[in-house]
Amino acid sequence: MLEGSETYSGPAASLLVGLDMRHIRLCPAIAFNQIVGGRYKLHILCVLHRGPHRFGEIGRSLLKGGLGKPITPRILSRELKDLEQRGLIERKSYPVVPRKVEYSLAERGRALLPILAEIIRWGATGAHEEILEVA
Amino acid sequence: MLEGSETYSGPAASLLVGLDMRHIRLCPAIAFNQIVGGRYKLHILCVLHRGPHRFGEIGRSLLKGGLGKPITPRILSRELKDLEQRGLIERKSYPVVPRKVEYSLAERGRALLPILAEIIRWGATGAHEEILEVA
DNA sequence: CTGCATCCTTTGGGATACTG
DNA sequence: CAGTATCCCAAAGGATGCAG
Repeated sequence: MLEGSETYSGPAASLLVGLDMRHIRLCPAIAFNQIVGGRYKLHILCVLHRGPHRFGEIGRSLLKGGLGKPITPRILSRELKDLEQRGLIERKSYPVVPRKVEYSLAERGRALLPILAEIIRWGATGAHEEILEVA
Repeated sequence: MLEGSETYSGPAASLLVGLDMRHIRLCPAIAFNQIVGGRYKLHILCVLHRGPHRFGEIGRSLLKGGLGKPITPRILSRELKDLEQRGLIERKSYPVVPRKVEYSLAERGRALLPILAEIIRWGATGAHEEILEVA
């Protein structure tokens, strides 16, 4: 947040010339991290972009392309709840037994897909794996 | 990482059809978070994309569009070192007094600019500020 | 000016067990 | 199946002070 009520003309402003960002006060890059930061959220959106998934399915899907360890139910539950509260995904519960709950991308979540696509394109060269090797 | 030596055909695969990702083992979205995750790294790249900046300048620039609090030297130093080790930025030290050190985007860092641009475009609608209000 | 050292607080994430 | 409850650990980040 800025002191006073200036609008955002900061670091990101010149990246896309001709874009009207006079009403923006917060750097989108920071917001992006706050919204989909952490180990799983972005990956979850990745999974859901292919269609609705159930709780357990998401958990198993996170294993593929992930870092080896399965997400625990507690964390997955927390992440999903957070994404839902922010309106990025939708939760639909079916009154059957055994229980069935489906998660899917909401409009706000779909708005992130172009970013995701750009990340994937970046990863297609293998750049991300080289960079991580440094650690 | 996957068990065995399968290649990555996971969640992200369908986002960009026609892209050869058979050699990729790790979901780029996860790597992206590991590389530029945290409160500052993405914002730092934002700043540097406009040209070389000095240590102190970066610190001050992070204030604009940031979340109010200034970054402490210790953290800034750590972030810069990490970005440099991974080859995303370059450090150039001038032997003058008082000291002068300039940081700039390296090739690997510039490869991230399309992603950044997409994030900014997403932010231009104000979506990120609405979503963050939920908190 | 550009950092490093020390110490401390907060947050994120994992283990395990249990419930409707 | 879809979560919750408890407890715990590790990592991220902040405050303050000092140094080349």
